[in-house]
Amino acid sequence: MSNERYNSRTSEPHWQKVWAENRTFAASEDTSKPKYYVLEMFPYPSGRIHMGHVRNYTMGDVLARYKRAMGFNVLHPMGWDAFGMPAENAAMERNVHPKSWTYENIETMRRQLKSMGLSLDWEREFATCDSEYYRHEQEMFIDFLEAGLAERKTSVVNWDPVDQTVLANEQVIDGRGWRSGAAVEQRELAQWFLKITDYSQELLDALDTLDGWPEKVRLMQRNWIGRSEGLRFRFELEDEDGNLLDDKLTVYTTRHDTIFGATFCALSPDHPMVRGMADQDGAISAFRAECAALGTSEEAIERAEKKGIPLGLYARHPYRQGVRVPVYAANFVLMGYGEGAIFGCPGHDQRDFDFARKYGLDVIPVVAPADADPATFEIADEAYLDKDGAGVVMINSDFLNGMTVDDAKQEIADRMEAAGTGERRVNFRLRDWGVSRQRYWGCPIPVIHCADCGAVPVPKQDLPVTLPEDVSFTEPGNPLNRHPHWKHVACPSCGKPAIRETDTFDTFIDSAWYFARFCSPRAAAPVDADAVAYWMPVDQYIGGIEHAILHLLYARFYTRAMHKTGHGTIDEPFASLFTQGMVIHETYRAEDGEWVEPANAEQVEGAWREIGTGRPLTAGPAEKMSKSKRNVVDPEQILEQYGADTARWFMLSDTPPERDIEWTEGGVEGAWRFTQRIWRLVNDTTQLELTGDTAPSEMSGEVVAVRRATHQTLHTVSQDIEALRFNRAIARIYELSNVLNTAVQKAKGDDAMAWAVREGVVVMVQIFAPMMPHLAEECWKLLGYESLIAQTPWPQADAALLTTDSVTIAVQVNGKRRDEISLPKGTAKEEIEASVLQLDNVLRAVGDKSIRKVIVVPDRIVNVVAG
RNA sequence: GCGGGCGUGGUGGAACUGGUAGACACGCAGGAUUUAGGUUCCUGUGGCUUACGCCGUGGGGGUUCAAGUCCCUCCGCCCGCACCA
Repeated sequence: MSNERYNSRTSEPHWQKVWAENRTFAASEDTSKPKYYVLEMFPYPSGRIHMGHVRNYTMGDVLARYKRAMGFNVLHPMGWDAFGMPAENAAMERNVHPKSWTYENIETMRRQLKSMGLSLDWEREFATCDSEYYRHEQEMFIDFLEAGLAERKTSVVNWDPVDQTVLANEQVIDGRGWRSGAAVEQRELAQWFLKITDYSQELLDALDTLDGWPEKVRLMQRNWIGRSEGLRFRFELEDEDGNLLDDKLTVYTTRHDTIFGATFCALSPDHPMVRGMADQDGAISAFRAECAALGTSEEAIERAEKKGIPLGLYARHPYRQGVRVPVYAANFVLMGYGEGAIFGCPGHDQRDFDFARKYGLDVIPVVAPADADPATFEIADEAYLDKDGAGVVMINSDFLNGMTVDDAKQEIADRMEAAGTGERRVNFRLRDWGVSRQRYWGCPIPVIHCADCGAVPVPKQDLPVTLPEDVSFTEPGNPLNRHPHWKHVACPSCGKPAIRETDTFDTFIDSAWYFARFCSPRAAAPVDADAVAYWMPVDQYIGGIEHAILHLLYARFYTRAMHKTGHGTIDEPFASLFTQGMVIHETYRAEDGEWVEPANAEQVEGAWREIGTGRPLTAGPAEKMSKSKRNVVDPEQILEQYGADTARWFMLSDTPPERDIEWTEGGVEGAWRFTQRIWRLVNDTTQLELTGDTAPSEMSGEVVAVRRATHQTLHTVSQDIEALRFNRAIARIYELSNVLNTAVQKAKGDDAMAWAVREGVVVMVQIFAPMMPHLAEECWKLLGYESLIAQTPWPQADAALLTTDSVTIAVQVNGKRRDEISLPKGTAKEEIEASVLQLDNVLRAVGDKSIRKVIVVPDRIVNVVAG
């Protein structure tokens, strides 16, 4: 008998080697089996894996192993989202090349992931920075260009004058570059855009078909796309003296019902009309500069006062003869939405109200509660908002008076369209996707700029355009731009000297199609049609909620763009999406604000202190693991100390997968103890003497109970894994192991019990195999099997054991539980009632009251109503 | 401001269509084994009460024979978006 502990350190590498040598998880198209594509969001090779990876990949692996056992042909690949800024930062800080830094990180992280025992098809691995990958991105971009899905236009970017680089909004902190600290300028640059807005409506509509997605994510995307129905119309303009001007002012509104409440118009500081006037007028020019300096951070917007500058223009009210309203440039009007110009109705819009109060403009109420007196209804301290229009009517609005808000909108839209001064219009918040980045470590944009021919795509036979490796990061700016010869090439069209595009693609492009590439990672074309047709869409995609909008929306768009250009036939890449929670850990702080590692905190007489120094500490909440808060736990250390199975088991236990899980030492210890308990149980089981393989003919109630527990657990665990309720599955497995632990003590010399215990243990090992695959293989071998459990079909529950012959029925008197009674399943109502009314506890509770009614829910509960 | 989610023991969390609240785990307490243990095993563990029993799913109200679950209302926490006309 083996009393030795289960040793994960020798067992885990052993089985990992066996799986690799057997190519156990290599996938290939097999039309005789249903396919299942499970994918976790691939990692950025930042250096080492973190606990979030452990959680994410464990969940996906459980599903992959389960589906494989269920008879599916499973694709479960892994790769690297390998382009991006951290590599350039490392290059600048540590004088390493982004390429070697990235590939070295990949080496490390691949080794770490392999030590987790994930059932991945490593033969399909690639990194997005492999030219073999990004060459296809370049090819598809050229196809997109031809299909009109890509275009070049100018746009305003955050420019860091010291680092000479474009900054993303989140890299601008209080108007300064995060690295250089220099004041950020707004610059106009010509950039490439992918025309995601061509698909605004489609991307919105298709959300309704994505039943396997969390409602939350669908909602976030809906809001991001931001569809609104409104009216675009034109005001006639006049100057100070009332002379009609040639130019008209086009505005967009969703509240055209409030047109009689209009008391001013406002243009974005970036509106072409304002720009034109700024050239002549220093005050307007200064106002524009002031607005540009204000920044776009949320906080800045929060604090910013509504401000404007009169332009000396007036808009003629379309329906009030002789009335004109002043036109301003105003800081709260965005150029990027609608027409970049609005009419202001202070009575019914808070921003307009604030603006009107500041500049002494009229406030005319035009919508009022139905029961208010139109003559006296006034707007006092804030705008009167009533967006759904219920219970309100139009007032002070001439021909609209008495109408509902909706009817008033219809009326105005009809009149404007009839008069040719406006038209109904659907607007989206979604903007085209700017994909140019002035950076080195990304996919080169395959375009050559020629003075004569313009932007010319690189001919496909010249692809890939690879990154030059002899670059330096000692100076600011894009190394591609200052490389001695890389960008100087001949124009593919006319042959004259031309300049290669030195921008690279946004790395979101890399991740917008990698899932398709996994289907045929070595294909000469971006994708192999048959492979993609077989594997796509991804059946279950798993990743963090932080990608709810950008990555997932880009991937949805890109899949459509690939479809349009002949690189696929589907539109929606992810049939089901699961967003898992973060891994959090407790935090501790000293009085001076310094964070202290949780491992160095101890509690002495109720107070927290730092071990060693004795400094008093304050225990903070559990928060996302981060270096700055010093609460990071390194997975590699955990994997070494406890083994992969323990780490995996812990990650799946106790907390529902969509919620944040708190890392606790105690929890890991508990998981580790369980692996040892299992090992002992399986060892004890192998010591039992079995008379045969077939079920014994005679079985006591106790034995049947063990078998019931086995088959019921099998049944519910299958359902729980299917629904990704791993924490529940694990609770059931604990229950079964407790039953079997008790039963194995009684099984010596009891043939039937021994048989039932062995059956239970075999099933138990099979159902925890997706979670703790190494331990499962080891147990499987110990139980005498020669095959791999990873290739063993999922067991089938015996339906006869899922139902019971007798049931325990709770007995209530007036809704309070007084007793319970065990009866054969399916006992008739009358019979149940008769039995219940004889129970002492019932009689006592009823006392001298009379029984009014007896509610009987067969096989469940009885409620005696007395009073 | 707009949109969404969540409040259950000391802790993480169970509870299918309303039907025995607290499964399972952590922690804690007591006991046993061991040369020692941070090992293993057993027992107990929502609160109040000597007991019978009563009270308990954020607070209040309602529907129902029966409410963690459904409805109304209030409070608290979390997340997303945000000058989008």
